Amino acid sequence: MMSEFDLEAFLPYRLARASDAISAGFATIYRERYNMTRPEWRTLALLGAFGHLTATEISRRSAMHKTKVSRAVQSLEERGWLTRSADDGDRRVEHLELTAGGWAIHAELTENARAYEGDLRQRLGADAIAALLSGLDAIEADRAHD
Amino acid sequence: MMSEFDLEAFLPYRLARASDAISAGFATIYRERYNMTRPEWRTLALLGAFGHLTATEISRRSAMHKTKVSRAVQSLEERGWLTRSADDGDRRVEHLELTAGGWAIHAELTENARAYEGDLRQRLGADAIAALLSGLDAIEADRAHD
DNA sequence: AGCGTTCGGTTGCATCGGTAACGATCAGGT
DNA sequence: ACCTGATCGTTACCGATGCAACCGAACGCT
Repeated sequence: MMSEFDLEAFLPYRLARASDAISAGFATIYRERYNMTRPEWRTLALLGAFGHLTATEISRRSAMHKTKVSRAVQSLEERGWLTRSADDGDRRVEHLELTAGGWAIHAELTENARAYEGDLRQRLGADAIAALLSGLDAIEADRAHD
Repeated sequence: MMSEFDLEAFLPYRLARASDAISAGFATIYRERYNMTRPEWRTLALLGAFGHLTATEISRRSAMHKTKVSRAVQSLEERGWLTRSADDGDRRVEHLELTAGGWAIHAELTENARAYEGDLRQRLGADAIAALLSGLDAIEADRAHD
């Protein structure tokens, strides 16, 4: 006997496969060209966008587990791409900032990211992108007020 | 200096976060109630949908790496939820099928999956779901003819 | 001040997952 | 039949990751 349940239509499954497919192309860039992992790329990008953040802020904004952030920060620091500085008043907190070298990598990667997204828009079509974005908006809105 | 690149708007990033959020709820079910991993759930679901498949077919259909499939099959077999049978003519191939026990778990999980998806539709709204699905269609279509 | 709790961040441990190599089998050409 | 290359599936190795425990610091309460 066979079930009528169709995995191919199950939303979590479709989203996961789509996400993997869309992420794979750009992951190749930061992995092969800069030997970076996804947590490292995200950390770099967030620091680039906000100028300076703490590890906790990166964790909250990116939904990455704090150990992931901790290890990504450590790795980026070892390559000389970010620096830590102490907080006045709360010695538990570390403020993270990109170094000049970090900014250089960031500039190259964001340039690639823009190109990658432009290519996606080209291949999927503006309508499909718009539909996708409105769906993602709904998910994020739901996530926010639960 | 700060960059104008906004990670929060980068499609691969948004998709990955949305996928994680949507998957997390259902993952809790198969993980906590049945101690299953995602590859195991996917394998079970595919076998439920198609009746019998080989490991290679599961790998191709699900985009899971063949080692993931191999380990998931092994685990499901150890629990008595699937059986392997030899192929007539090609002794490399193994045909996989659910056992009665496997079908029972499958029935419970697909029931939960349907409920989960209904709940999602409720919370996100039919319009958002439709938009999301059309975006996913475009990604899969692009994936297909590349 | 003293005590328990919470918080920022790190680390040990066990598990998961991908790469590459492998054994066995099959297919094609000679 | 033989040899080469491709295919199915498994495994060894190693990097990535989550959980829980941990340290030091800050906070709240008395």
